[in-house]
Amino acid sequence: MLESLIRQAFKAPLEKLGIYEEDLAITLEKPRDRGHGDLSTSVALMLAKRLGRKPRELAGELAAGLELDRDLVESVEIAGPGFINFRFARNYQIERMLAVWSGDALAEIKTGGGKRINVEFISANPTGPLNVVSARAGAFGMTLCRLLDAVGFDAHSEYYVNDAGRQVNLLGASLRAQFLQLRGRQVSVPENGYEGRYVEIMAAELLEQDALAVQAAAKAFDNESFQRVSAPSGNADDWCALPEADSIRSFAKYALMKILAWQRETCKRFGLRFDTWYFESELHETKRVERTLETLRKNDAVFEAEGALWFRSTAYGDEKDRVLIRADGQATYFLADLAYHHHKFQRGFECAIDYWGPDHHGYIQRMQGGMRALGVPAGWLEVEILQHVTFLEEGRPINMSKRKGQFVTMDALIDEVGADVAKFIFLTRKPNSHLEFDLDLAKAQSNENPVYYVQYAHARICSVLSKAGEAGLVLREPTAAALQLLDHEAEWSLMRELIRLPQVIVAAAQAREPHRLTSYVLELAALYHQFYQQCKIVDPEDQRRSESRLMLCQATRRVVATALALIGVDAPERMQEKE
RNA sequence: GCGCCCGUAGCUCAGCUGGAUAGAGCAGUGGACUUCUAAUCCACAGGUCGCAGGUUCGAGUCCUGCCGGGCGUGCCA
Repeated sequence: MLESLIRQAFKAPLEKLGIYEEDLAITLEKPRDRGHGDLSTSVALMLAKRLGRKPRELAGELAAGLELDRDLVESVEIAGPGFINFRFARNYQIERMLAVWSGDALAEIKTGGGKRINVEFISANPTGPLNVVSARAGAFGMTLCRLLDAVGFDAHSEYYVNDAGRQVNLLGASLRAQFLQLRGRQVSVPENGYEGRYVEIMAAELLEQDALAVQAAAKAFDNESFQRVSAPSGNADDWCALPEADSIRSFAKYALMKILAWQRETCKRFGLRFDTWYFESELHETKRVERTLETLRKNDAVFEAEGALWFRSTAYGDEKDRVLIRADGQATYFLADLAYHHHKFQRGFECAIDYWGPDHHGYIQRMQGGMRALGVPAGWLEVEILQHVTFLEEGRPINMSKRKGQFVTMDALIDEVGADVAKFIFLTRKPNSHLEFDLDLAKAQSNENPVYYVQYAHARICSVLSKAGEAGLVLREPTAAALQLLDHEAEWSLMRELIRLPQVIVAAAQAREPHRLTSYVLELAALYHQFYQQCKIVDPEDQRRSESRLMLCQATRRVVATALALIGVDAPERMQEKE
């Protein structure tokens, strides 16, 4: 890379001044203002004080001592208080663009060495359909996985299913009550039970199903190898005849199966694919919970008090100690979560990234404390908090509560605005800031919708390319000789943006900020639209110029498509008719 | 009370890890289709980056303290 060449070039002049140090950071950045070149460094400013010299003077001396290939760097200038600005030679930019085109530039950034990284997201309780909050997590998690893969890691997407807790039982009891009501019995839904429409739907469905139908449903479900999930034998009326606890368990088992099937189907519709669905019940059955507890004990991180067993999380910066085993002998969710992440670590991941909802941020301290107590290196577990999404309809926020069944489901969101629009809008904001999602705006297929802006750029290119064919022009693979003919500012602005793709991917992956991709592709689309406006691409009168411009179009198309693929959004060849 | 997140144009938000004159979109005003898709483009207007200190050659960005908003703070899940 040119950056490292420039850094190396500083060695000679710095040594001459007797201030060369091995670990001296020579920061190079892309100036905001084009007038300041393509790369800029402030080393002179930083060193000036230490040396007691005037920054500009020092910058001049450093710049004079730089030996750089004119074919790569066109000019070196001193500017402002003492910046040294570099302007790339056109040949260098062309070379980079060809590398992007050929894929070499994307191969260069695969530096992860195939190390496995676990990315856990959504992990919603299996007690109802997925809601829109999960959609935001899905967009981030899946895109981060693709970004990590793009930089050479082996990302592993994972969904944790809390199937062992009290909530699933409560769901079973709620379903049972609804079913019995339909059978004309006077049974009330338990306190804090689930009352959403989806429970009614399940109950109504059970009314019609005999034992064979139940098994058939289970079989269909098992097709996709969820070995831990199966249907209870018999049908709903048989389950009602069982003692209450067993009866509830049967309904719960059935409900779990149904809901997971919905959740999985919804994820699929949203383009989410999970390598692993990890079931909490497995942790208990394989005694991992006990073993994790043993490790904590061995590491002297637990103590007994008030009849319960506690984790000494205050020793790890938490504000108070936390219960692991309640006085009634039950393990807390915290302990199960520790066991789960302990196992994640043991499974050999380089690091683990979790996306959590905003209501869990108070949980980070104790979780990371727990991991350290288990001997996991600090920083191994990274937690990204996704802030709330407020959905607006007719300018008013929609309130959401899962228990009452009043919430916008992820399916409804996909139905109304489409998966692509939803994903893109989620990824226009950074994860830890609140997001206001205007449903009417997203639905309106208008120019206010950023997704169409980008997709339109792609469709426009496709259209131009096909028009070129009709005009008798030939689409050729980009070559340096042809690209050298480009001389319009709009063409070079576009090219400069095109060659940024690899570094944007690297930065987005490293910072765990997938939203940088949407910013990038929006900017790229804007530059293409400007180029289109200012430059006549298909011009039979000037074939050579047309061919060069068509190469730029092809490269832009490829980069837009690559960026959209990372975001998980379709790159259409033509836009659908506007209504 | 304590902890976390947020506060940037009328509205919704970027701001590339501390750089030079703070940027988009929408809304507003005015322009550009006999032309490769006008779902586009151009121009104008819009700012005390919540407030006050501090660190630094340099702060929207880092630190401290206030103010305002959101969330959390269970032997709940």
